[in-house]
Amino acid sequence: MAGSLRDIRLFVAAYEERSFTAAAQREHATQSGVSQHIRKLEHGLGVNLFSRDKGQVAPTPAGDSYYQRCIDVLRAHATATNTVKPFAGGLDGQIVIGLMPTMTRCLLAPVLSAYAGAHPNTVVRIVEGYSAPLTQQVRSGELDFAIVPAFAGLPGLKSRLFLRTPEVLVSALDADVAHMVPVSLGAVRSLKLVLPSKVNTRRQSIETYCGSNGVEIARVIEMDAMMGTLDFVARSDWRTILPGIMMAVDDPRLKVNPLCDPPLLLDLVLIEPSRRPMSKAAETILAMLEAEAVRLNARWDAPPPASARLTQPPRPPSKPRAKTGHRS
Amino acid sequence: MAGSLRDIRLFVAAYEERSFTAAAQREHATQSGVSQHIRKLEHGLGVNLFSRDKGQVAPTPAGDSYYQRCIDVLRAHATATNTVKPFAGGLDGQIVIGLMPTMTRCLLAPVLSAYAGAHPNTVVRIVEGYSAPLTQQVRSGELDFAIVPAFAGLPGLKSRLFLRTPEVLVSALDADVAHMVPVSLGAVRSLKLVLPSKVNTRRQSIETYCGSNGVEIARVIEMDAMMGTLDFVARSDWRTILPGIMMAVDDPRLKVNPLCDPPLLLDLVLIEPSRRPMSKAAETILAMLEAEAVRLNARWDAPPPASARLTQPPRPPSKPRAKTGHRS
DNA sequence: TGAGCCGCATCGCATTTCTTGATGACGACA
DNA sequence: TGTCGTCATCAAGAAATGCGATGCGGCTCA
Repeated sequence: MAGSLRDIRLFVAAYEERSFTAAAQREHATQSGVSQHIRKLEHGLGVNLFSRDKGQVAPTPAGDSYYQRCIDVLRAHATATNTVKPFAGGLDGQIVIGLMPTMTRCLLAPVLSAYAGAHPNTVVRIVEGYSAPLTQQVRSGELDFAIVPAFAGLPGLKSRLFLRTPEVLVSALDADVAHMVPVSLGAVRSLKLVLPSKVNTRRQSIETYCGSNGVEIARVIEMDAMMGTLDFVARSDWRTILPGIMMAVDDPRLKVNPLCDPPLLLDLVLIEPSRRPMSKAAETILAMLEAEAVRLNARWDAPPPASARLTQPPRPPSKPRAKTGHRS
Repeated sequence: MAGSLRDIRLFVAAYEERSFTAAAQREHATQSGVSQHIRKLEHGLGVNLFSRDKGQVAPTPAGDSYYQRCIDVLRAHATATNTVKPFAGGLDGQIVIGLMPTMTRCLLAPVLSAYAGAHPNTVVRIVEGYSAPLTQQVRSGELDFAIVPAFAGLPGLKSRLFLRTPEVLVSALDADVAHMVPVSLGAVRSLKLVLPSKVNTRRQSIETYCGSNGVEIARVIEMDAMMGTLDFVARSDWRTILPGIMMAVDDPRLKVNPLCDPPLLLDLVLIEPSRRPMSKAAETILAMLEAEAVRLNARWDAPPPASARLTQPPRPPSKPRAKTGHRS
């Protein structure tokens, strides 16, 4: 096929300058080179592009037509080159992360947009799921890493503590507790709880906690749907117990109360395949996830200051308000 | 600047095949070559186009974007290449031809369209003018050749007979002569003639002819405008004398009669600069001009056959007719 | 788990292509 | 007529391209 980009550039220069010599200067080449390139082009196309009469080069009709199209080629090429510029400078590759719904509610969005902005050349894929399938997928290498509740280590997995977050009681707005004030579960009468099913690691901890601390559960509904659980709690007098990191951002429909006497803590661990080191990109987004998690989780570190209630009393009387920032 | 066309082709192949090896086969290259080209491309752009994890190549977001634009580049290039295909095979260059209005009326159009069709890569320029300036321009090399009335040769000009054509009397439709029938000028009473000015070579011949053959010219108007002359003759009882080759195609507004007793002949000569040979393209179009001239001029070779009047009696009564083909 | 396979990266070398400077032909200008 | 400017051509060196061989990592199958 006729015509490298260099040929075309030199031809365009010669066409515009109406002179091989001038074209050579413009393109930092020699007159000889221009002449040869154009001859090659003409030979390849089977058409003369210039008529070289009288010591002047004048484009032939073919040259005129070809020039128009060559402009298109060069513009397309420049466009192509520019297109990738925004991707330069950052990390690249493909990251597949497994997260539980717990993590995706508050943590994911800010981290994802920050990472995608800084490293646009990375393909980030989030797989939402519960601990068992996520663990399996990390083992098989489908996931670069996942964050799951702590569990006894498995062969092929490398794990470490990612975050320790308190479990919190979540109720509808009309519950008779103040938002963010620590509560003792044992003090709640006729406790109706929406809990994850028994396959969920946390269900075990919660039941153990209740048993050890004399908490009496009046009724239980099993639900493994996070969005559904929140919605149901918001519209009923049922409550649920969720990891604090998940409720780090207030939901205007819900009240949240850390458990006390004693607190119930959830350990989330990072798991990755032990056979290979994490990619730079995965390490980077993990660090960002961790930093954001710590930042959000700080809400639960201290007993709620007096300002907590003031900052975000979800609808103190009962009139609806415009939604404002819910950060602590 | 990053990216030769070969780079881009190999990248596109690799992108589409999702495999360097397959791309290499498709582009008749080796896997090694593909790998190197793409590395060069990535280095030049400063961006990774593929992530090479797990023995598979997967395009990065930058690769996706770049691919879209590369398609444009390749299509533009193919378009450019195709654009010049119709120009291939014929002659090229630039031809500048000087012709008198005499020649441009009937002769030029068919030759020009035939030549332009067969040799689209030639720039043909027609300069219309009278013999003196044309001759001058041939001498200076502005014109490749010109066709002018015969004259005494000039230094720097090479000339030869191009065509011998009879002069013909041209009258309006209501003149009392039959179209195409030879007439003797001496037999025309009160002859009112539109003639070219004295700078025109033909004026001399016509006056000599009239003097030698006892033709009495009642009145003369000088006009060097061919189109104007024809229009004026068509709308008046004035007549004119024109070269037969010019009237080889009938004008429905006019009657034409070759001069007889004796005929008046006009010799047209081809002139070209003597210092350099004519270009191939000029020779070609000249040959076509000559062939067409001979063909058209054949109308005057024989006395008008009986069919002549039948073939084209310009408006026998006086009702206007739809314009039809006027060839003899 | 280990052998074999497949895919990409890298290396050194052969080849092609590109580039250059010198030279020649042609026309323009004075 | 000689000088200048332009393009074409040539030969030689420089640069790139392309290729086969080899290495590395992951996958698959026994």
